[in-house]
Amino acid sequence: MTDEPDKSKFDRSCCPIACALDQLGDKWTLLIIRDLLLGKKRYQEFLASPEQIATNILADRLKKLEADGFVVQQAYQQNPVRYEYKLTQKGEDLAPVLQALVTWGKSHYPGSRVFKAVKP
Amino acid sequence: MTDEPDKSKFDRSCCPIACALDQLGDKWTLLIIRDLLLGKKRYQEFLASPEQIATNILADRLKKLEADGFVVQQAYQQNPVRYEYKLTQKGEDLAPVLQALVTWGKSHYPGSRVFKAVKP
DNA sequence: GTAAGTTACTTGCTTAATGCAAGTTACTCT
DNA sequence: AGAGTAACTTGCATTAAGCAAGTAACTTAC
Repeated sequence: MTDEPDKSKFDRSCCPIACALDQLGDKWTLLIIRDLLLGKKRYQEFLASPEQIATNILADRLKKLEADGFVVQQAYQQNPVRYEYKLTQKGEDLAPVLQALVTWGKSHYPGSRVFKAVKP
Repeated sequence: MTDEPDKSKFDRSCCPIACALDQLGDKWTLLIIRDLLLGKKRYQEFLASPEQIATNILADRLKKLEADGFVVQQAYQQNPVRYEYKLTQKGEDLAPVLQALVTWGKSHYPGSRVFKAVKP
């Protein structure tokens, strides 16, 4: 019952790459962050992305992204409460990582191309 | 029986991030590439990394990395044949992605730090 | 020259994550 | 009133990850 922070320091090692992959290392999380960086905010917008994420996985990832401090929820209506998701600074700071991935991906997967940002 | 390339175009979408994550989107693959960029070449060197990858997963990932063109094997002895692994250009081109992840990780996981490159 | 060690794996089994389809709640719009 | 929409949840099958142990073919130490 001490007041130690619940995070158990480093999951696998103190390497910043390992720390990052503990939270981002799967097939979906970075795609959701991509969508958020492109301006998407709502559940249906994420579902509409061409990669066809399953609804249970999307719900699970949004929960984890919030728990890990990448996004915050903001209610945009009551009864029932509905939330929009927006990136925190931690999440937005991933933009250079995604940008590097795009640069790499475009040169190694000819024909691939990025999507347009959604209108606000 | 046409001579179409065996790769089925794009796994999930034509987004370069999605293409990248189809091959790199897990907890281990980028850590092995990190090790290779740091100069590691052999099975035991990868196993010695502090994240403690399981032997079956390491063997599986090395196979996939070769199949996907990130690394090539080079025999360094016969009887039995033993291989070293080295990055292809495709693999080395991931350095900026890893660098961006390191920059992000160091600022968001205080106390994390990169390992030294191994001596050749 | 035998026994212990090293290297690069493979195999078997358990647990966790992913994927698919359908169901639910609380509205709004026609 | 009935259909539609948004944001999920639940159940179940498939796939991947994790753990421990085993194997083949040497090499080195005694």
